[in-house]
Amino acid sequence: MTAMSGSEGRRRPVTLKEVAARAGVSVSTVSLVANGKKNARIGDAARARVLAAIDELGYRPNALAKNLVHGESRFIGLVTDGIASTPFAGQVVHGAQDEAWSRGYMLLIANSEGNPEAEERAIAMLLEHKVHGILYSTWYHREVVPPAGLSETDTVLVNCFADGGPFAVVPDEVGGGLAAARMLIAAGHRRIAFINTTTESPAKQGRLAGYRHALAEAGIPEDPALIMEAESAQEGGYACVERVVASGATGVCCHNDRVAQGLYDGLKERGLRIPDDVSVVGFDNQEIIAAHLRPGLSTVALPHYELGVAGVRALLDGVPAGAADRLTIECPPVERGSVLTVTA
Amino acid sequence: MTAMSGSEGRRRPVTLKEVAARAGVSVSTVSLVANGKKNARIGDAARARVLAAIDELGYRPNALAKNLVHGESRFIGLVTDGIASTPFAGQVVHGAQDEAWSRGYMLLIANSEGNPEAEERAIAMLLEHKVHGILYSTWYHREVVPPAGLSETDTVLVNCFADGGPFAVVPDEVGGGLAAARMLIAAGHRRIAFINTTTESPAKQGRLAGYRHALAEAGIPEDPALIMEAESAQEGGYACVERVVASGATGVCCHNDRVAQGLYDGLKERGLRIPDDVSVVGFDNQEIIAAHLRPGLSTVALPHYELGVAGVRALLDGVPAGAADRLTIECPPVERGSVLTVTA
DNA sequence: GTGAAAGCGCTAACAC
DNA sequence: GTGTTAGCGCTTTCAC
Repeated sequence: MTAMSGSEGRRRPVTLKEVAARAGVSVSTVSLVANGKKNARIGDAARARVLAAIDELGYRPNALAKNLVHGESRFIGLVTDGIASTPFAGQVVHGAQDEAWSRGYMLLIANSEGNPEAEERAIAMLLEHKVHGILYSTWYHREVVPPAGLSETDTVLVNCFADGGPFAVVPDEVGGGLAAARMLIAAGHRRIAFINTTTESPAKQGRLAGYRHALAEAGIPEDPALIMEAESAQEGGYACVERVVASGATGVCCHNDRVAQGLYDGLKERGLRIPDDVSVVGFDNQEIIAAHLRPGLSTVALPHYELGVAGVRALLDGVPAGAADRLTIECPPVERGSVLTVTA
Repeated sequence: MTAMSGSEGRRRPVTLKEVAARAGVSVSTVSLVANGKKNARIGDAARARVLAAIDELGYRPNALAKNLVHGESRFIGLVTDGIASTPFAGQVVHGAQDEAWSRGYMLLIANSEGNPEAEERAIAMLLEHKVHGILYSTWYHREVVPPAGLSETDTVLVNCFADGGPFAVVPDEVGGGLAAARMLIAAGHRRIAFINTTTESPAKQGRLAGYRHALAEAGIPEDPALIMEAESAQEGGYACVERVVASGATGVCCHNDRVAQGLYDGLKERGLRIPDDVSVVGFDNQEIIAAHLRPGLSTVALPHYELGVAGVRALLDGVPAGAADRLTIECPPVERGSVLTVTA
């Protein structure tokens, strides 16, 4: 009737008291040595007996009881709106988990899958577990209105932000757009198309702003014919081929890797080669796409792992009073083979 | 210095005792009404005052304290070897999280990223938090040797298994291979190639066995020329085009969606159309690939979400004595547009 | 050096 | 109906 088949049957966990009895000392002595308290003066004999008893009994301190005494737990709550929807959320979890872990904290994860009611319940549950703080994260970068419950504990927004709300950690969309365009410009391209998404978002605005900035700094005049919009999926990129070709662009910045993939397909169907005929740059660095297209897609990485890490840091270290209300994390360029260097 | 900028400053949480004082009753009375105990006979007046006090003070029960009293927590530990590596792990987390949640349990996640040492530490930490049990999951289906610590609590293996080890929940690879081949057979194909992976694994063995079974039940003789092996990535599929074409196959079962994607690319480069010239079936149902190839890729889904759910169920409900040591979860076929119905 | 005892927030007898 | 009290496993003064 128990799930584990092999091995010794599990019994009630060994307690401090039992260890004390076994070692013939008091509980406080055991507590002292178990926690390796520096300035605890314990006799060598006693210490040895305690250590032996701990070992023999297989004692595991009860973290719950410890937490109770200290009035606070070593938990960090992570509420996400869609760990399912995307490989991205996993990376945030991963980063947060690594950083929390390295500081002796455990991640308590709660997934609301976007349901506000589930979200409130999740937060309540986290609060009841006396989490040290909560990371509220979204799977794509956007503005949110943070659930009320969050005000009861320290909160950091991850991959989202709220005006006048908690401190936020977000990707640097502008810098990313800049980096993307620069890859093309650095390779000698001057006619660079930009396929943006149709849905309003910090990504849409920011990446375009970055692109414009890159053109400006290179002294390339902007041409409206080069800026287009399409559904931010493979289909969207595919649907843009005609306009891209017509625009005479030699390089294209895509809103994301999926759009780039669609563009690849469309370009290839027209007999155009990448990067020989058209250079393409993506955004997101979605491994499964970018690394495996032929040629590999040069793109800009969304720093999800780093967002998770930075979120935990902000939570644990606090943010200096007077600091900005937002920390932007760099989106680094990733070069693969989809950009051809052209020599004028 | 605190992360949350707006709102009322956070203070020491309100306790039962404070509520009791406020309501002018004893702690037990508060406990009774707070927990909505059915057969607790509480005066209407008292109940009302308590409820009011709880509300006014914003009381949140301390789950840690409750757990301490009950001697057990409502935590389930999930240790995974690679939440980062793949979108898949996220789905297992999601499924486990949903099921745990619906039963009032919280998921404590620990990611070892394959590092055995980190794994042991993670398990120790989970154990110290007195988790109700542990789900030990891997990102691809394989045999494992479960870390020693697991024997101290109930354990369920998810997406992996160990001979004589804990109960395991795994995908039905054979059934999946069967389903994949059947899609082609049902569409009238008789010459069906199978691009397997080169790496030994339950997936390699099982899917091939399923394919063979499907051929057998359809009375189609097996042709060794139709069975090939390739790296289980886009590159592998791409590299197989020649052999596939040479084999005269009208349909191809790929070891996974990535291989199928590579095959798509290679086929298209040779001017062959899918599904008109060649029908293709994948495996995994990796949304980001399968749903967005042109045409959409018919494939077989790896039931990661369900594995997570089933893992939690097995943990919480226990497995009936005498049951098999393993539960296989169905891999359902997902039809898109990559299979052409041929009429003989 | 080591032990006794109080108390963390809560539940569950058991009184009254 | 409601209050008192004894723990749950642990840390931490404070005696000795």
